[in-house]
Amino acid sequence: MQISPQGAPNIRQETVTEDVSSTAFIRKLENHLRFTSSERDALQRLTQLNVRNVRSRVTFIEASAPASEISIILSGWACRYKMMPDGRRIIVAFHIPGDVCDFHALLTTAADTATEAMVNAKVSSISRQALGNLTALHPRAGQALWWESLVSASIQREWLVNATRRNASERVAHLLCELHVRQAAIADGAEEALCMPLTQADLGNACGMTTEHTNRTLRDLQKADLIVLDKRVIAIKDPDALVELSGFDPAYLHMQTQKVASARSPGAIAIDKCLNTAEV
Amino acid sequence: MQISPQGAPNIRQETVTEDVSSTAFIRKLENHLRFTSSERDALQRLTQLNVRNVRSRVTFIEASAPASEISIILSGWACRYKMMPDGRRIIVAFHIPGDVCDFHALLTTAADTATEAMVNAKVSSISRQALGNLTALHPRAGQALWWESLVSASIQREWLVNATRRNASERVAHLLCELHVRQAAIADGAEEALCMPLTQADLGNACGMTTEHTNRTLRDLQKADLIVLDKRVIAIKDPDALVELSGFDPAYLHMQTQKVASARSPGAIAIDKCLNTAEV
DNA sequence: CGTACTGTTGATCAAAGTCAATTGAGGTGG
DNA sequence: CCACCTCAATTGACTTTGATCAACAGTACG
Repeated sequence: MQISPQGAPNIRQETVTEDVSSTAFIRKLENHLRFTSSERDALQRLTQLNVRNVRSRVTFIEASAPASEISIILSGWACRYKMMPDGRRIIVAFHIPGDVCDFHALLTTAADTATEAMVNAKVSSISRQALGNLTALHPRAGQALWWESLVSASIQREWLVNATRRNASERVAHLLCELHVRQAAIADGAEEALCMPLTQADLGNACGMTTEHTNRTLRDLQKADLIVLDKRVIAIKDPDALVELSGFDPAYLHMQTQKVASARSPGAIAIDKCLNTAEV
Repeated sequence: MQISPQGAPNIRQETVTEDVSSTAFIRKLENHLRFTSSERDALQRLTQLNVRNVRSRVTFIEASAPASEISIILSGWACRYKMMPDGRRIIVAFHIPGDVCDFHALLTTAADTATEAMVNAKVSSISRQALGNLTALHPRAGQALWWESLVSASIQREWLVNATRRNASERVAHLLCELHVRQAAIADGAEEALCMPLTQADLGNACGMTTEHTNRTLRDLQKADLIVLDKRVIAIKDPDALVELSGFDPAYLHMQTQKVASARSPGAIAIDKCLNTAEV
């Protein structure tokens, strides 16, 4: 599972110096407050200090690793997972560009989750030290980070509801709605941002379902004309119907209302492996 | 569900001035760092500024309420829940003395969960304003609070795993283990602290199970000699076997190791309604 | 052109939900 | 002190959702 992809077994990640964008990250934080330009600059600089490329399906944050830094997804997708004693893997979160994927690293105790890139990704790391300097100088930035961690927790709660109280179709539909909205909130018009690199296995795992049943459920949703399956792409055909079916209410995402609204705009979204062949 | 108990339909809560203890709260925060006595004093004072009694089964934090303060349980138990559109209630967290039960109040957006007292409880409220003053004066106290919110999130993740990947017996056993350890960590020898006021319905709800199946599962655990059911009391008979059965690993609670160890000590714990008749 | 995922399909089965009563304890009021 | 009420716990019969097991097909990539 955490096997390096073919071709570069030894080079699991490499530091990059080229230009990368941390706008998604700052945009997400600005859900909670508006930064001054100096605050924004400080965040921008901090997120570009230490950026690395991570190859698809590589676990770049180990559960047992002594954590001394937090990581932010700059591009690509990642999933956070827990391992069961019997080796089963449970996805507890998806992380898209702009997401901080290991707030728990701020705790002094050992991490209980690992994080894997789902496609080739760019990840920025900020040391606890650097973070301390930032919050000392820009307390509001620290506060925004805390808030962001609270939003993560809120999403986690909704996932519990999703997996325990909704049936298979509702679960999948709800997760698609969530990803749709989160995705739209960080998109800046670029179609790349609207690409969701999810396998059916990942999708099902996150919903607490087997791959087989996920597949059948997706077929049902297609039969009902809510989505379209084509090769390895899942396209949302009827967003409103998905919202209706799953009882999706974006309040738990704690976004500014206009960002939520923008996700309601028509237009299909593809969930596929398009990013797998992206540059790295 | 959120009906006031018989006898005092109009007096849902009252402010108390008598002496209350915030040691559990401070003890929990000291899982992460050791406070100076001035920090401890500040926290102590802050948690005693605004204390109220909440009657059993009263929702004291509404989901829609404009949140301007966070609440800390001083005594008694509470549960955080979400409502489904169809009126079903889903418990997403249990809160015991020392727990902050609504970190999300720090967000400027609307809350997505409500909190109900499961027995008569004492709750301290700290305004966002007062909290700001505290963290400005004592940054380490603010940091400890952030950490505490990260621990909450970690517990939330484990609940997702619990509800989706373990069978009924394992789920119940795992939750009993968690509550056992959390309870032991704040207990200071008083037997009152070792009393868990949980109905079978609550227990099942938190595990994503029906009341009926929870009841049958508890019978099974009793048949296997892991617990003892007596009237409305669930007593843990074999803690080690419960840990073994459920695959419980306390790492996700992010506690100091000696606190976890103390919970391994023998001695049955009662889960009953003993606190329902407590003073209020 | 083989190797390895990812996706697809079918048959079977079991865990847990649903529906429907009933019991028992504790508190209330007369 | 007793009839009564309510809530929590129990129990049984039946149903259903989704897991399990077992192949197999399509794609991608070296």
